[in-house]
Amino acid sequence: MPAHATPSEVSATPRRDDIRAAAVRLFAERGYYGTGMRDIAEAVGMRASSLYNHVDSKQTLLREIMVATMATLLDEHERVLRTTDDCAEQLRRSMEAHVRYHARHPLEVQVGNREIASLDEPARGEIRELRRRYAQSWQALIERGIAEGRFETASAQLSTYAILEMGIGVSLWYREGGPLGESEVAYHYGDMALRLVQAAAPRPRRRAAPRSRGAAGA
Amino acid sequence: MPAHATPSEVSATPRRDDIRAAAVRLFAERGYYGTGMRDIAEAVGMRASSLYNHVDSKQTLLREIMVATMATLLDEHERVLRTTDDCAEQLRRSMEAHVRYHARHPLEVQVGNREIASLDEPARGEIRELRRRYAQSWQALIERGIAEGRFETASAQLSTYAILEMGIGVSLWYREGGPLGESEVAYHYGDMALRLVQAAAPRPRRRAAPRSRGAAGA
DNA sequence: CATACTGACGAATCATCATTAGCCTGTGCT
DNA sequence: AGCACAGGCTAATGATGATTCGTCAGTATG
Repeated sequence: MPAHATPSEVSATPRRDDIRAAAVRLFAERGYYGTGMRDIAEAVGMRASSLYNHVDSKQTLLREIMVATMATLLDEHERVLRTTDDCAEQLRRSMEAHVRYHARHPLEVQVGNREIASLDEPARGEIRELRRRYAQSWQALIERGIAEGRFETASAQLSTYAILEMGIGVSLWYREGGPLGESEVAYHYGDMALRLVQAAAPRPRRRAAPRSRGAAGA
Repeated sequence: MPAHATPSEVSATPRRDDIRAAAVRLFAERGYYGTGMRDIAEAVGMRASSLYNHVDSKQTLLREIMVATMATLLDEHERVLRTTDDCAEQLRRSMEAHVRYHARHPLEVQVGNREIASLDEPARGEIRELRRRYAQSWQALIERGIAEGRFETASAQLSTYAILEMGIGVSLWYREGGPLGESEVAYHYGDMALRLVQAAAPRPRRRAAPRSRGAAGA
């Protein structure tokens, strides 16, 4: 560790992690501006001024939370795409991963979705870019499915957004210990994503069958 | 008009409308806290102190914007439910109305979805209650469809949220003059909503047919 | 004309809040 | 022991922002 490292260059410490976690919780609950450094400090059992021994600034805290969220989602998505070549299965697994992340990290994603305007530039632009890349990655997948004749949708973009937004909502309502477990929710959302693009599912006995399955009620 | 009416009790005036519109735009773009009264004032061509001749406070502005949005959505939903008795058609039309509102009033709904934490109590609780009622109204519709054997879904609540959130996203990406017009978008979302609940569509020739259509790829 | 009201302005107020600076204590190292 | 450092505290700083207050000008009314 360099002698003059600033807090933001220091690896995680228990204190920093506590501060980060408290910030996530309070930002999600009260909003960025509705949360003062005094509130965060109190949550970790110290005074506001002492936070600056561990973090650069309130803005840095917010930025790091949001960048970490997007980075994880992007990584997860890339990782999932590599687990199979089948576009429908890729979509299903992508949806499941997306939903699982939202179920496990509801507060982070709520902050990430709601507090973009609270970020100063250039961080705001950076986050927007990361989000654009994430959506574009999904859209490319759906376009591949369309090109392969596996998905049927009027617009890859419309489907992309519908699917992503549908999954984002999980962070708002899912509760561990509720009627549906995380895996069930992920499963249903995977199913629903395929329905939204009217995916022809890969089935062993359907290797040479016509691909079109039609819409519900079609 | 009573001699001692406060601004919030006065009916709309051009000035008040201008202020409201400017607030919607700026709140959506910069966030509630990222928007100062000076910014709103400048947008309508006056000084911040003069705004108080027309509005009670910044909080009142925010509250009114958010209440009006929810009230309209609730009214629209109720109105649509009365246009038909068929649950699938009700769902389709509800979705179309929901999406149309989001397409036409993107900024209002963005503010409504993002700035809940910026509201002081008791307004915050009131808005949450309105949102809960809206979701509950949709869930009741889906439960009716399930009870009638017309919809098939593991959870009415899960489907409700998936559908609502999917539609909310329209406010983020839809642009008038884009590749898809508002009616097309509404149509596709109506379709997708039915697919999400695996609705047995009413078709003249399917009166006696088995209702199950199965999931995509089923 | 005189009066009352509306609404625009500038200046000021007051509260809040992120952050800095200086001090102190405990710990580890030589 | 002495020294350096980390990290906790109090007090203070400086900026920001919502709102109030007083003034003035324009307009309408009797």
